[in-house]
Amino acid sequence: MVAKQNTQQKILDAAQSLFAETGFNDTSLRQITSAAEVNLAAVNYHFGSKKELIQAVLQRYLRVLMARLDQEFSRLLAAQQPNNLTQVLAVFVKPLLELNSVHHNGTRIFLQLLGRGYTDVQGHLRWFINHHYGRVLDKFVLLVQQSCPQLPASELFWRLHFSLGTVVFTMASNEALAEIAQADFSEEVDIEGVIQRLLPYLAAGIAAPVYSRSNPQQQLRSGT
Amino acid sequence: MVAKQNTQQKILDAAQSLFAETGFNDTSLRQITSAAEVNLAAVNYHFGSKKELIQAVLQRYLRVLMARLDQEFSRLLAAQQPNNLTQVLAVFVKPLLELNSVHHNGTRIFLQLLGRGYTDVQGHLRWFINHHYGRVLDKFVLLVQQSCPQLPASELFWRLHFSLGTVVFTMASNEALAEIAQADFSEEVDIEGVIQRLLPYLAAGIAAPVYSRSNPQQQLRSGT
DNA sequence: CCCAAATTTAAACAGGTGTTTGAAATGTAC
DNA sequence: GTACATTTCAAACACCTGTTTAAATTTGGG
Repeated sequence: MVAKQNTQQKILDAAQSLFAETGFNDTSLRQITSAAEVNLAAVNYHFGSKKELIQAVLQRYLRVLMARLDQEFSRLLAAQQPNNLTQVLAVFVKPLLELNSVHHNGTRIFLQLLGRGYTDVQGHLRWFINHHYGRVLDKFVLLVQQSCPQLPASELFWRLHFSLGTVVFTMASNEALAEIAQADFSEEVDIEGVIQRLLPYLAAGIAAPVYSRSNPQQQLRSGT
Repeated sequence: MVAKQNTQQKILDAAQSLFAETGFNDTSLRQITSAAEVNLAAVNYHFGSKKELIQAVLQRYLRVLMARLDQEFSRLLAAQQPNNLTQVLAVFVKPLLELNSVHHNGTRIFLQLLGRGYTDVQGHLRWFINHHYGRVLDKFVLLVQQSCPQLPASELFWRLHFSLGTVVFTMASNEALAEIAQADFSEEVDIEGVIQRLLPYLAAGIAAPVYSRSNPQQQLRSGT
């Protein structure tokens, strides 16, 4: 009656790495099952379809990450005065790094998967996350709003998506970037290092002064 | 002797839109040729292979963009004193918008293609651009370096790639973001508007204060 | 031990992919 | 108008995709 955990686990483990490296659409079930050393039909038997396998791979991380983020967000929302932006962003670090307890290199793999999901199968992951975890993310938006009260809502919307893009792209091309950094600056880069480099960049970008045509001081077009 | 321009043009026009919307790998030659109303074999006859078609689609824009950027970069490099970062970044605006003369909606299409190229076929486009236009881009890096002399080279490397990620991801998900912005803020968004919103974000991110463990004022981890 | 449920397996399925082929059609120069 | 090169076309190629099937195997409870 009890399902044999081993095969499902082997599939999930093999799938997540291949998905992270090659993308969802460009990874075939045959690659996955042969890496996992299980029969081709096992994916459809245990998960139903490739689509459901992708969801299972993501859910394994999203479930624990979102629960932890929810805690942190609620904690910060309970504070008397608004938290500063850097504090709000830094709240992601621990929950993300704790994904390493879900699986070896879990943080890196999850972030790469996130990158793949937002770019590969346009819209699906965005919808999925918003549908399942929208309530959690709303808390985050509220926190950022409190820490940047001068920022119009529409400007905040765009800047948060810019930030999502920064993270997601960086993680999707993580390997390439790490290789170049190593070659050009003999700099060993782990996922934690990248996150620490990302935070100041994101915080400054989100809190940047708002462009205004009536303020020539921050005019953006090159002078005529 | 002279090749019939019309078929090649029809293929390029149909291909660029489909590539931008669906990605390179997820767009089939049959979709392209039937949208272009030409025979399936025409792609291989005129371009050799799908890979070469992708390159041709990109090159149509890259050639004119890079030539224009090269001009602008050289102009700024000739200045006596270092240009400020916002001026350096703003230099992209005009050349990008001029891509609309290559093709209707050329700017949007090119930027979406760029997004696809950097995420779909991992590494290929990055290599291609560096190989063909590395000299031009080096000028840009030099300009940024001059405008942010306090920034270590390795930090600059990461932040420029963060910025690339911001742009590329924003453009790849351009349609989705524009739809949401319209729905939530009844805000009509064109490509120029997005670019104008991007610049302050990028400028602030690139010039952000460098994180340092010995400077507790900008400590990033949430307190224990 | 035995039987039924759960799992694994090899094989085939229908459909899609990029590419190649050789004949038909078109265009071009003399 | 004939001869030649260029371009189009339908058909087939070999291969890969996710999924299904039905038989073989393994598993666990009575």
